[in-house]
Amino acid sequence: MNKTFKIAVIEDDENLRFLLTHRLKAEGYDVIETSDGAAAETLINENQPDIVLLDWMLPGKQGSDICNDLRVNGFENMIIMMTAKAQDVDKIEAYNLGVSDYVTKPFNMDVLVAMLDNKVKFLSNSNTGSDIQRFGDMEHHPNTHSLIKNGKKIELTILENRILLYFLKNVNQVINRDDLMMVVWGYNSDVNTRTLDMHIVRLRKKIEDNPDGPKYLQTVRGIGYKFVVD
Amino acid sequence: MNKTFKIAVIEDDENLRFLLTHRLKAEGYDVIETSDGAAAETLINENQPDIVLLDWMLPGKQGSDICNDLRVNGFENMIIMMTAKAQDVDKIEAYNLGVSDYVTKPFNMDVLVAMLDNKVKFLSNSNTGSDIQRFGDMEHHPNTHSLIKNGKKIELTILENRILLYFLKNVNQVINRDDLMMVVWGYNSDVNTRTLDMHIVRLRKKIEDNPDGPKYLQTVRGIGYKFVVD
DNA sequence: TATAATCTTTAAAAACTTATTAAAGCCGAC
DNA sequence: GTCGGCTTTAATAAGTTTTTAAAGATTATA
Repeated sequence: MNKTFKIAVIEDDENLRFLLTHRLKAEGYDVIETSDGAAAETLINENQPDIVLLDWMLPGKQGSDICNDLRVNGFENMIIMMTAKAQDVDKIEAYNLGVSDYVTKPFNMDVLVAMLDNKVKFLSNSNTGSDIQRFGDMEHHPNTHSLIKNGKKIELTILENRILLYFLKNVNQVINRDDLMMVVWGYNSDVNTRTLDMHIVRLRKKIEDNPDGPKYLQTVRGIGYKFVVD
Repeated sequence: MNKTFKIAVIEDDENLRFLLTHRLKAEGYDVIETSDGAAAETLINENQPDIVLLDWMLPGKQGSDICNDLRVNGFENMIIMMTAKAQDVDKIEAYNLGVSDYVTKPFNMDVLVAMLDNKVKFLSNSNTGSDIQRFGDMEHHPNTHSLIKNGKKIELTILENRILLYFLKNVNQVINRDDLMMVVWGYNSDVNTRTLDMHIVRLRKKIEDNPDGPKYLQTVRGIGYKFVVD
């Protein structure tokens, strides 16, 4: 999998925001959201999303103001305006404010997704964004399926990589066996529960100094596992 | 002084092409144009415009074909599709073909100009000079389809050249098999996946000292390949 | 402490992915 | 048309990963 892109959804219509958020998450985007125009700027400045989906008519603060403020504050990523009023003069104003694109409501969700996927493709060349995760004395490089331990590179298989990624996303939390299997094999798989153990064993051999007394990948009997860091 | 941007207008409607050309010239763009779908590709490849305004329904060659061909041949600048039929499914297809944006006819010229001015603003930073790429002890000259290794010239076939170019653009990143095939053969090609292996093998024979233990062109099992430099 | 439930480990089979070879197809230059 | 180089495919080999089964270990608790 490629880098995960972050999208901010700024939309006050609960229904639409829900739809957008869920669909985009399902498409593999990292989504942050707010209905509040005033809160939007903080959210965006703090999270630096790759794309902002911005409703143009918000209660409180106007989309145009938000857009302008963001640009003034040096925000350079993509801002896509969502608007119902598609008068030409508005579009020109929006472009002048630094909007990268607009979509007119109501829009087809499939088209929006195709558009975002497309924009992101052009983005991904210029991105250096590493999502290297560090834990203990190790570095996990999910893109290359590898682990650096004491300066030594250890290759991970696809499943090991996927499992470790999930653990690292949910560090210090007890992870339910079923949830984990769900993440690794998806909805209706009929893989044996023992198979998971197998992968855990192999992962432990790769990451633990003493696989018999795991320091990181601990089992929580009756529930699942817990990835302990610090 | 700012750079002058070059726009190619590919449109068979004499009237509209005239309007576009004159207005864009008046706005300070460098405009090249043709009404002929078949001639469009040559025009674009030779002039490398920053933006292509492409009518989607041309006599002779379809806009979709032109777009696909351009992308496959490594054209990376902006392609804006102009279309009267704005069915959702078409938009999705267009995005998949690598269109950067679309405008629906009839469009307001002021809006188009505002849009182009805006796009150009985001463009102005990036531009490369020579396209000779060096890696390891080699030089890749994509224009002449050749490789200099230890002072010796090695000829590359068109596909080898295209593949290597893509690898060198995405050095040290894991490249998905499908993405690579997409780049090499375009959107809906039905080339066998083994065919790619074949080309990889031959490319390795040309660039690697020891093709069996590749130093540069490494495979990432389950995903694709990675071109490793340094 | 015995028993049941759960987890770990091992080894081997099954499934899958990539590499290689050889042959056929395609296309342009002559 | 024929030749030669490039591309594609098919078949097969080689190498890895994933899964399963079965046995062993551990833990909880009756």
